[in-house]
Amino acid sequence: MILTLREGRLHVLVVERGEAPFRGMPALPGGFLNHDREEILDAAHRELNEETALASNWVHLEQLAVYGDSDRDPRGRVISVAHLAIAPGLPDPLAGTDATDASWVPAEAVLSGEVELAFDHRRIATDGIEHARTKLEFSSLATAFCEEEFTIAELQQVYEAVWGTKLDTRNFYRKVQAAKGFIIPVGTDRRSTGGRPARLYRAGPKTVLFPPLIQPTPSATEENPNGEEE
Amino acid sequence: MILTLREGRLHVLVVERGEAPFRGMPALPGGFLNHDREEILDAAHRELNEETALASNWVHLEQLAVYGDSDRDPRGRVISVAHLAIAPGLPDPLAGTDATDASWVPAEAVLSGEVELAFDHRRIATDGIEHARTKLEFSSLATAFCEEEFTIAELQQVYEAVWGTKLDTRNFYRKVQAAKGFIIPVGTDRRSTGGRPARLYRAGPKTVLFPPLIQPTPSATEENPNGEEE
DNA sequence: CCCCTTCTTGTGAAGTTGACAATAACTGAG
DNA sequence: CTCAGTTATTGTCAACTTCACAAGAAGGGG
Repeated sequence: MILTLREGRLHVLVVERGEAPFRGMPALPGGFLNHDREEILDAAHRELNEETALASNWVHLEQLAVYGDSDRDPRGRVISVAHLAIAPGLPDPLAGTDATDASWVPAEAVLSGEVELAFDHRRIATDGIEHARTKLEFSSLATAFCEEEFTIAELQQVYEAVWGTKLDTRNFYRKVQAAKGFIIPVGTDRRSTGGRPARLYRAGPKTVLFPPLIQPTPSATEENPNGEEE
Repeated sequence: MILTLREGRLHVLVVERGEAPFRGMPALPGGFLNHDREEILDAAHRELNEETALASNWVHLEQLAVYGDSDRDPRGRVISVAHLAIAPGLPDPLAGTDATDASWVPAEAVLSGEVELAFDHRRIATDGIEHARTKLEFSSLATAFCEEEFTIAELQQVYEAVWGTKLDTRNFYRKVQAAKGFIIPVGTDRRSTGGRPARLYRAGPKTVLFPPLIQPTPSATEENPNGEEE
């Protein structure tokens, strides 16, 4: 599953299936091992490249889980190793790719079921998005959604888009800078669209965030309605 | 990989290989799908039962990751779906099991390389133990190491054994009880070995812990040696 | 020069964590 | 019954962290 940020919202790449089963229905991009010697991670990189023509050394790519239910593909037993790829915002046309019938759909549309996916791909997408949401808290994964150089405001937009929440700007600045090794200042500024120039940062060496950036709990106010205690 | 607690320490179940390759060397228990229709999770349960004769509805069992490097098995391409099983302390002899050549080895011995495992099983074991350590922080996984009814002191021993640290008893009591839905009191006590009876608890409905129980950082004191600041 | 836009920063109150030791409840021996 | 031994359980204060909250800084354009 390939995730990116477009217009401040989380999007998933889907391809329209050209063959049965589920012909014409959107599905997560994927494919089979080319030969017996192909490494699984290499195959994931290859598929990623075929779908997005992305310089694959730039994108984050990790293994998610295995989906192997015997009835998940009507053609027979297919065991899929789901991977999660994350890339900075990509252009809409996806020009020059094999799959011209590929498109970005908002993550919300997949989660809500508004867009139906082939096979058990909705389940996979749900798991993957949940994985990304959780991992934003404890890892530097958010930088994978950004270009090489980014501003703190952009990084905040990543968190807000993936979590679907609004964050306090001042506290966000303090926290990301407190997590040493998360982001490191480049030194130069970026001329913005008519405002104060923003400092640029690059992803730091640390992949685990400490202290973590905890997702605000929507149930914080309704947590203890009438103060029940032992 | 099957983990348990024995004598207050984390142990891994290994079986001595009866055939080449790696004949006579310890390996993680495992096997192949029986037939084309067998579900992966069912197969994991089956293997677990064959090795430990455990009532498999009692043990925690979850998927870990896929290991599919083309050269990880000299016989040819083998793709393994690693699973993590966790059970309360089991008797030593492992009587009545298929694998009479099975034994518990301390996790430390595997991590340090003191005990060498066949294939890439040391890598798998390392990943699995690390997974368990992390998951103790944010989930109720620790209760899987305990019997149905357990005391807070026993639960603390789980954390200390898996993390390899000592924890403050009073703070531990406060934290586990603050995480609503983690453990729920049974009401009865257990007559202990000559001390004050301990209250018994069962695992609560919540699987995610909030607030989490953070692993103490050994580097807390040496974090900022000479206070370097911007 | 002024207004607009965007980025950046500080403070005080409230809550949380971590270090620390005394007491409660039972068992078994005398 | 009493006492010693053993294990389980609980409270407090200081240090730290988090949250809520608004004003100023730096550039662009008219």
